[in-house]
Amino acid sequence: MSSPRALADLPQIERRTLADTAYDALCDLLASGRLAPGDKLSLRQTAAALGVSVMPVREAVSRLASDGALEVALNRALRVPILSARAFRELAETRMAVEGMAASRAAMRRSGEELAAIRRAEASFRSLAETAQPDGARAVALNRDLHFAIYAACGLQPLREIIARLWLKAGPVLNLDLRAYPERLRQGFAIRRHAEVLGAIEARDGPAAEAAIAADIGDAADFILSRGALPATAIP
Amino acid sequence: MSSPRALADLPQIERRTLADTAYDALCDLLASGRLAPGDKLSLRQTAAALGVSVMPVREAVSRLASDGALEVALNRALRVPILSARAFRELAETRMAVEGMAASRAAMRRSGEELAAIRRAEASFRSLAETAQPDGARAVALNRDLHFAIYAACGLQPLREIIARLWLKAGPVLNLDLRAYPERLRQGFAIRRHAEVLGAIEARDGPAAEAAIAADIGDAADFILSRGALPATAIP
DNA sequence: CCGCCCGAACTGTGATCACACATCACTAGC
DNA sequence: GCTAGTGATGTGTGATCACAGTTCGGGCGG
Repeated sequence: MSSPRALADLPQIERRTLADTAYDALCDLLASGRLAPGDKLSLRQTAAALGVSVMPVREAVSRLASDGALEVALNRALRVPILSARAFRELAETRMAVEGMAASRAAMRRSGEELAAIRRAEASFRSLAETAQPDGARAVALNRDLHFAIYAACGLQPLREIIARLWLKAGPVLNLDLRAYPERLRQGFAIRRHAEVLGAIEARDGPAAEAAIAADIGDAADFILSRGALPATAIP
Repeated sequence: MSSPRALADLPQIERRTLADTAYDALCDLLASGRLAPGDKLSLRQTAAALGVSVMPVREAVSRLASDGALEVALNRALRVPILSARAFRELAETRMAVEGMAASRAAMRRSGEELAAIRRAEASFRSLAETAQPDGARAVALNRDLHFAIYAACGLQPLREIIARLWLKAGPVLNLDLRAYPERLRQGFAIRRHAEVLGAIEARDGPAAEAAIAADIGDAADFILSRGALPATAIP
């Protein structure tokens, strides 16, 4: 059973279903804040936009609905959930707990390469945030890159998946805001927290990393909540 | 625009799609351990078993696959994932961290009714586990009831959803074991941990509750791992 | 001029069909 | 006797159609 050596060099053909691609596309829209809370979607419209039939979109949407990143109202309308202030607070608290734990583990067990990747991500975000007119979309993406560079070092893949799901739920309300008002970055809250996290990870100080990440999340959540744009009660 | 008062007393008609029902049915099979790791499913067969078309089953399966509770192999075969020892360990560690945190919060903020519910669930499990020939299926169900009675008191709904997903992934390997060898209960490990948790929650001692839940999870995981039935590397 | 009603357009849901692919049993060939 | 090719069967995936329910706007009646 010998085969030509050239066969071993062939790259594996990537096998992705259209539903997977549609899921990724919608995830990207949600995570980047290009879909705002309350935005309505239509299976047929998004299918047309993606150039496929409704079937793959149905599957993608049903997954996202299962994640709580989309919701199908009783009206059979499909929309990005409008979190109540209470739900948003619970989500933020959960993120502080879960992501804080991931950061703590990352600080204690990060490798040299992982630390280097975190350093690069932090520097990229900082250099952008310090410009006079930060680009909101890029800020969102770089902030995401930094956080996930940290969580990548936590050593627990299930934990990373959980965090990714939490970001899908929080993404629209958080990132829509950051996208719309990138000048808030100039206040320097995020930069300070990120520096604290980086320092803690360099020093392998788990509790400090946990506190800094929790503070980063808490700062942003408090800002959103203080603006009072979130409804007190859930919209039916 | 007045309406007879009797209308207000009508219970809302529950609007569930067939896909939701199919999802719940499959969840139940997974959580109770009636589906074992490696078991293969077929859309058409399960659809026939549920008396519906393949469409609702497709949606349910795609959600479960997104949760990692099922997987579609490259062969286009649908099966319950066979966790590698490493993946199982990471899952158990994640559960210890997440569920421990939930138990800690539950201990500190539980209400009187929540404590009563936890007491009842603990008593039910204990009385079953102390019988000479414990019923495996009932043990699985009561253990689940107890854990979720605790997590219900944590005050964070997103956290409860996360835990439910983790149980879907761990359910088949854990509960298949408990179902098959219920006499292990007689060793009393679970009973002891549960008593510790209950005591900690009564005393509003968060750290103790966290430690007891983590130990409960760790005990079971160590037992499974020590048996060595899990493959060292993932099956493709 | 305001309120109500009805119909057209659109929504998600479910069923059914078509297709490419994987698997297995089997046979022909070396 | 063993391997490689070949067909039948069953798989998930995707497209298309049918339908109940909703939404929204135009027009009738007040």
